[in-house]
Amino acid sequence: MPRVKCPKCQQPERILKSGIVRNKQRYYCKDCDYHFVIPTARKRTRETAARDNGTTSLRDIARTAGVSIATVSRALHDHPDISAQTRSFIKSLADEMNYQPNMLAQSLVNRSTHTIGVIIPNLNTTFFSSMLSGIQQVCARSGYRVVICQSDEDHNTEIANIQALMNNMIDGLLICHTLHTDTFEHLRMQMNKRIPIVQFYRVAEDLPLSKIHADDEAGAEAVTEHLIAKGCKRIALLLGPKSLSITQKRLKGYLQALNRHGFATDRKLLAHVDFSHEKVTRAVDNWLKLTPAIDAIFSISDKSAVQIIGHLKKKKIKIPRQIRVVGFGNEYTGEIVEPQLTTYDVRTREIGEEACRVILEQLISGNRDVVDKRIAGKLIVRQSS
Amino acid sequence: MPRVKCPKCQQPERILKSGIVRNKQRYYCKDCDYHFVIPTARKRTRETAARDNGTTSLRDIARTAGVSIATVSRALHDHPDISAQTRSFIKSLADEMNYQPNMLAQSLVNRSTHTIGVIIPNLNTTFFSSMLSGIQQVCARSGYRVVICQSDEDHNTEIANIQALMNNMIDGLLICHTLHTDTFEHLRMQMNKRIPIVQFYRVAEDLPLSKIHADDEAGAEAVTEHLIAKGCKRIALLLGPKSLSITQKRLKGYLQALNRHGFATDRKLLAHVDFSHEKVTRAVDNWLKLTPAIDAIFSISDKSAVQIIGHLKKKKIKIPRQIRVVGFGNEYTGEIVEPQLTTYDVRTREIGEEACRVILEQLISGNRDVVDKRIAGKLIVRQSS
DNA sequence: AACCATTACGCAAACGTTTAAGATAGATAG
DNA sequence: CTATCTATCTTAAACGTTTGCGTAATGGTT
Repeated sequence: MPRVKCPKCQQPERILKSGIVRNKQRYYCKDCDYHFVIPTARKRTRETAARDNGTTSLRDIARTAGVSIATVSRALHDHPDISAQTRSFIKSLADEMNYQPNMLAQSLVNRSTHTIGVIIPNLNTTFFSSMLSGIQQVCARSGYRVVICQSDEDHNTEIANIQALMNNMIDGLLICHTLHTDTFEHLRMQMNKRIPIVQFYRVAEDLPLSKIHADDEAGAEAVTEHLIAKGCKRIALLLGPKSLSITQKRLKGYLQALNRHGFATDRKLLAHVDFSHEKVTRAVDNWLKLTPAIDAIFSISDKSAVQIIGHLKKKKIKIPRQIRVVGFGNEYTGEIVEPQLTTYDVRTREIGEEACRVILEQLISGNRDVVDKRIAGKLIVRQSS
Repeated sequence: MPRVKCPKCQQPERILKSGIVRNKQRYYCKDCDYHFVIPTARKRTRETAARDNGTTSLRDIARTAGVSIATVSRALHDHPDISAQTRSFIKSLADEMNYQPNMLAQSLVNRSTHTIGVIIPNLNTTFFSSMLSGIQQVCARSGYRVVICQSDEDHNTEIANIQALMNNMIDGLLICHTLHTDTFEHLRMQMNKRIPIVQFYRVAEDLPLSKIHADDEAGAEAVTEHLIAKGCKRIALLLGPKSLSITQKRLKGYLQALNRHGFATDRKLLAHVDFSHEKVTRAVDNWLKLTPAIDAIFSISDKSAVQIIGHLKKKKIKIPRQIRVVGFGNEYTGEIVEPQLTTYDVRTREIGEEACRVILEQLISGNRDVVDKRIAGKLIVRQSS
C-alpha cells in the first residue's frame, strides 16, 4: 500500500482503508476521524467549465462584457435600470456573439412556453389539416408555437397525448376528440391545472370547457330542408358513432326538418358508421334494398359522400335523378367529384382559427370564462342534388 | 422620524436616511458604515414558499416522504442506490400525489427536449399533410413530440420559423423548403449547432445535410416514357420555379426520355409557374395556341393537373383523346376527378416517415453522417392518359 | 478486535434564465 | 458641508430537475 497522507494532519500513520465506492478507494484517518478519497480531477465548476456546445449564453456575454449576468439580461430586455451606453454595448455584443436565448430556461422561470398543443384525430384529409392550418396561422401571428399530436381516431392515443402535452410543455390545449371518445375522465383530470383547454369541432357537451363548433343542428336542418324542397320523401342519413356530439346535433337538425314537414321518421333510414369505406358501402347497399326506395342520401361526412357517389355510379344509379346525394363539411374533393357535391360549408379553417383566438385570449387576459361559439356555415348547392 | 436602530450596533444615534429605492426608505449608520432598509416581510424562500400552482414537484414528494429530492429522483428512475423499500414507497407516493415531471426542467438539464421541429410549406392539401402525418406517427412511436411550423410558401416566414425553433426547443429539424427558397444562408447559419437538420421532398442539393426525396428524375422519365408509348409527340411540361430542386430533377427526367426517343425539345412546351390557379390556366391557354398542337400535358403537381383537367373539360377538349394529362404526386383528388388522373405515386407518407426515421437515428446514435435517400415511387396509369 | 466493503442515503452544483433586493458613487438640496 | 437621492450596478434566489461525490450505518472477514 502506497503511503497515503491524511489531508488534515498530513500524516500517513493511522490511515486505513474504509471501503470502495464507485470503484474508488476510500480512506479513513483515525487521528482526524476523517473519511476521504484520493482526489482525482478537479471538480467541474461553473466557472472552469469549458462550454462545449457552440451556443453563447448570458454568462458568456457577461464575462466578455465584464458585467454581471443580471445586467446583460436587463440590457437585452430594455430595463430602465441600465444606462443607454451599457445597453447598446451589450446589445451589439450579443449580436456579435450571435446570442440566442435558451427558451427552455426562459420558459422554466417564466412558467410559460408560448406554445399551444393541438390534439387532432388525423391529418390524412384536408378536413382536419385545414383546421390545423388555421390554428397554426393564428398562433404564429401572436408569436406562439404549435405542438401537434395525432390521436389517429384512437381513444387511448388521445389519452396518452394529453398526458404527454400537459407536463408543462404547453400553455394551452386545443382538442378535437376521436370518433370513439365517449368518456372524458382523462380530460376532467387535467382541468384543475392552470392550463386552459378548448374543445373544437367534436366537443363534449357537458364538460365546463370552452367549445368552438360548427352550427351542426342548423346546418343539418338546412341540408334536409333543401332535399325536401327538391321533392325528396325518403332521405337516408349517414351518421357517425352515437356518442359523438356532431352525430347527435346533426341528427337533431335532420329530425326537426322532417317534423316540420310532417314526415314520419324511419329508423331504417339512419345508419351509424365509423366512416370506413367498407361500413359506408354496406350501409348504402342496405338502403338500396329498402321499399319504398330512398330518394336521397345525406352523409354527415363529405369524404363518405364522395365514396357514396362513386359507389352509386358503379351501380349505374343516376345522381341526382334517382338519388340525390349531399355531404357535410365542404371538402375540396366535393368540387372535383362528378357530379359535384352539394354540401354544407362548416368552414373548418375558421373553426380552427376561432378556437385558437379563444385560447390565446384566455392566455393573454388570464380570463377563464367558458365560451361556447358556433361558427355559422352555409349551404352549397351543386350538381349532386 | 421614528427611531430606527442599526441592525449592527443596535443604536439609533448616528443613523441617517440614505435614499429611497423602489419606494422604500433606506438608512445608513455612520458608526458601522452600513446601509440597510427596514426589513419588511420575510423574504420568500424556497422552503417557506406556498406552492401556488396545483402541480406537485419532486420537492413536494421529498418533503412528505421525509427524504431528499435526490432520493426521490433516483427512486423514480430506478437507480440502484435506492433500496427496494424506499423506491416502492416513493413511487406509490408519487402516484398518489399525481406527480408529473416538469419536462422543461428535465429538458434543461438533459439538454434534450424529445421534440423534433418540422417546417412545412402548407397544410391546405393532403400532399404535405400526409408527410406530416407520417412524421408524426414515427415520432410518436419513439416517444418524440412534433412541433410544426407552416412557412406558407414564404421564404421569410421560413427563416423566422427556423430561428424560432432552433433556440433549444427542438432536438432536430425536418425541413421542406418553400417554392421560392433559393438561398440557404439561413440554414447554413444553423448547421454548426449540435441539432441535426434533415431536408425532405424539396431539398437544397449542395448543402451538406441529409436529404430524403422522391425519385424525381426516374419518375418524370417514367411518366414521359409512358406518354411517348401512348404515341404523344408534343408533350407540354408544367414546372415549378426554376430554382426548385424538384423542378430541375423532373425536367431532367423528362428531357432524358425525349432524348432517348430522338425528340427535339421545344422550349415553348415548358412552363414555369408557382402553381397558382391563374398561372396554370394561362400556361395551358398558351399551349393550346401552339402549332403543331400539343397532345399531352405533364404537370409536376397533381393539384395543377386536376385543375388542368377541369379547364380542358370546360373548353370541350376530350381527355385523353385530344390531350392526355398526367400529374405527379398521387394525391387523393386524382382518384376522384373524371377522367381519373394518371400520375406518379411519390409516396408522400413514406417520405415523411423516412425523413423522421433518419433524424431519429441520428439523434439516438449521435452519428451525424449525411445520408441522401431516394424513395422509390411508382407510375399509376389511370384514365386521363 | 481491527479492518474493510456494501448499502442507501444526503448535499450541492449545474442547466440558463428572470427578478427582488442590496449596494455604491456621484448628484443634488438645504 | 451635510443629508438625501438617483442612476446604475451586483448578488443571489428561484424555476424543477439530474447527478457527481461524500458519508454514516451495517455487516463481514481475518
